[in-house]
Amino acid sequence: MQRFAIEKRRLMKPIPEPTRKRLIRLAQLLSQQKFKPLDETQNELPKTITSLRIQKLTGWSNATIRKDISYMNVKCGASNGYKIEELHRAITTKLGLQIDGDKKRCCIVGLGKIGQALLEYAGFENSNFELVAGFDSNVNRTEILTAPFPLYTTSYMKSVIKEQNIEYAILSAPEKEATALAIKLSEAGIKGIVNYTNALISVPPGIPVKNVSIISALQNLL
Amino acid sequence: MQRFAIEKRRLMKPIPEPTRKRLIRLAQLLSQQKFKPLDETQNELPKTITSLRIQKLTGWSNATIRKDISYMNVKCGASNGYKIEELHRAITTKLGLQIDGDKKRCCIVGLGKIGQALLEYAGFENSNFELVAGFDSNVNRTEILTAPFPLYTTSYMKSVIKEQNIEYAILSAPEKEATALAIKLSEAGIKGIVNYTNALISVPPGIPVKNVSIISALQNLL
DNA sequence: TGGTGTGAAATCCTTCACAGCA
DNA sequence: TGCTGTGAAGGATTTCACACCA
Repeated sequence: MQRFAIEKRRLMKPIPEPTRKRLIRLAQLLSQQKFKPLDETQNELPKTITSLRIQKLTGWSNATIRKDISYMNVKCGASNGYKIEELHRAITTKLGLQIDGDKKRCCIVGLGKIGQALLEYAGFENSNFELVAGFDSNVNRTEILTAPFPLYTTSYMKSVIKEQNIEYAILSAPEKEATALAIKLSEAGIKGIVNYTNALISVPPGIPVKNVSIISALQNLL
Repeated sequence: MQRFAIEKRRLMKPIPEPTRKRLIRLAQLLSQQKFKPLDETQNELPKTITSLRIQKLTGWSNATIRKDISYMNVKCGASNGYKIEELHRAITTKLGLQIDGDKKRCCIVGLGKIGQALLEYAGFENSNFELVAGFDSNVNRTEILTAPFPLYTTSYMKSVIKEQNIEYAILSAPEKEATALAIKLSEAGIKGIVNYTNALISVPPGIPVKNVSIISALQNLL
């Protein structure tokens, strides 16, 4: 009774943002770990991993790591560390990162140099996202460029996003157009934007934006 | 006496990480603001900006914004908001983001699709960084590609980085090579890495890494 | 013994609330 | 009056410390 209530409360407790971010990267690390022997002398793939080893690989403190993992409520057996497979699966399912199952539909907005490079980016294969459309204000580009999915001029953006249930956008347009396009995207009902431009874009509250321009990334290193 | 000690303590107090990140983006916003009229009906460029307007543009609470700015110890006159020019200059100098003066020297490691797109990225012009070298393990690429700076094979990486005082690296190599290259970079004395690959790279503690792969950016939006 | 799981303490960050200034 | 600047309160996250388990 009492026990159940406590258990439930713990399950309900939302995962803190910093913890979520670390878990996402941890999942990435675990999937790499499956293919990498512990050291050169040893060819066996490790089946388990300890919080201390994760600390060594990531720099996060082992206490933080254990607490993070505790949110997944998996009991991965003490003293031998966590079972890699099991932990990986627990994180990906809890956080909705499964590679199989429904992929989140994304579009690229802006097909300049960087946008073009992303058109063929192979990394999507092993992810829970897929590219389904590209947009550019320049008709030449949308006609000349080829991609495994259709390209449209930006005037079609709103309708295509709505009709095709596109949820996320990657913004790689020129800085001057960035905010205007971001607003258009938000009006189309997009759920989040990855901003490759160096512009600070203003969108209605509630739509998350991740800024990943080189320059801001470099500045954050300083 | 007493006053001075307190003042000094406040000056010494280090800027919190979240505050630094916001200030960096705020600087970006301010430089945009210089070129953008407040609204369409008005052609005058605004000379000042209030914390409330910044809140509207960024989504950060005005209290947070004021506290952030307080770390810059500029007194920008009450009641009319902050003087844009002055605030912008204060942030860029305090945080070492000045466009003039010595630029931080950067290199690109990995000249695939994305690396190539970055070779000609114009955004560096208005930043405190400059690209001075590119590396790839493939000799064909380093020979065929053209860039405004020299391209080398990765075997020269260590020596070139040391001799040319390169401080930051942009890693855009294939995932499998990512960690090995990152370690090489750290051995060469690099001060920070912007990681465009989806791999989680492990570097010695003390070398900051910013992960900006599309996939991890998208995952963080979920 | 070597590791996890977790309340409690400590630290860090944000928000509140209001004095003070133009 | 409208807005800044800032101690103090409140909230969130990290770290500590130790019971517990294989």
